[in-house]
Amino acid sequence: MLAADPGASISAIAAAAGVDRRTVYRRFTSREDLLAAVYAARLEAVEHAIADARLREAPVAVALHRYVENIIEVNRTWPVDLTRMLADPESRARRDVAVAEVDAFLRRATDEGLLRDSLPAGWAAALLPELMHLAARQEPGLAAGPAADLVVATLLKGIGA
Amino acid sequence: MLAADPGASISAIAAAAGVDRRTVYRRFTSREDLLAAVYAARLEAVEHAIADARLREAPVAVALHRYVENIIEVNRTWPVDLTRMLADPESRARRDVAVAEVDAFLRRATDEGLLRDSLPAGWAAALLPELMHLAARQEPGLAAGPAADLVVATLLKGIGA
DNA sequence: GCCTAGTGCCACAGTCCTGACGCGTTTGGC
DNA sequence: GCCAAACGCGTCAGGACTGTGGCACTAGGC
Repeated sequence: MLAADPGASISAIAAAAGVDRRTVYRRFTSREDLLAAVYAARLEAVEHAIADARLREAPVAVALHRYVENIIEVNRTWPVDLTRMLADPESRARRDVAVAEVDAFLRRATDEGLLRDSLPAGWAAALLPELMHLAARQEPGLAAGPAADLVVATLLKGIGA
Repeated sequence: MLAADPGASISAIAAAAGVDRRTVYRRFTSREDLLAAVYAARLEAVEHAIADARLREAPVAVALHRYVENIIEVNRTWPVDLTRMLADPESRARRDVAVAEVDAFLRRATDEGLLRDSLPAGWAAALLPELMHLAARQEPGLAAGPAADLVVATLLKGIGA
């Protein structure tokens, strides 16, 4: 019962879920409530993905692959965009923490020589999520492991011959 | 007077353009008419970008850089997503021609050794537009030339050290 | 079978958006 | 200054969506 499109009507969401619109309103008091629940679920999944990847402790390449694999799974389960969630301050704070954690990891990856240090500010941090979303969307049949292989290879080595 | 968001209200679009809503309706008979005009302008710009890049004739690396540079400019001028345009059959046909032209170019780039031939089907064709959109969005102050440098480098060599 | 929880369906009021009308005002060319 | 084109503003009717009330029906446990 997912709404990848925040602009979709409650009717459309209900129909997609095979339930009546009234049923949706029994579960969620408003559209805002529904979206908040979806975003909260995604945020929680992202937090688990980050913790599981041990971004601060595991070897950089290992942590990167595990994180990418985890997030591809999250993207497939919760195909919504967290940057569009600007609801309550608590959720925003949690999202900011997650973002900062990934930023710190990318800095670590740069410091330890995995990523180039000549990139424009924020390029890596913007590129990685795009690649993970692309893999989730473009390769729906590919398991998360091989999909992560593809993303990591594309990220680190590009697709040039 | 652009609407990056197809769901934006005509009021919002008019306000962003600094005109009255009634003025928008004097220029476009309907929301559909307005969107069609925006998409048509983008499509035409994309077609020019492709023609200017000489995807079939110029050396592959030259054509690629020129194409990327051109499309980044287009993305900045017309930040709309052509895949969401499903209007009249004629526009769809033109869009399909443009897509096919870029696909053929990517195959040429692979055949001539610029791109790896071990990629999943469609990965390069999906990745390149994402990178160009990302550069247009993430690096608004970077000129199209250097932005194209960044995209081409990221595409071919990744961001690994 | 009884009972409770959950469901689907219908309808309503309110809000926002769309497309359009009408009119006074503004702008620019001659 | 005159005139036509364009503008802004207020308003209207209709449609889509939201949130909600009410009721009959369904499903599952006992």
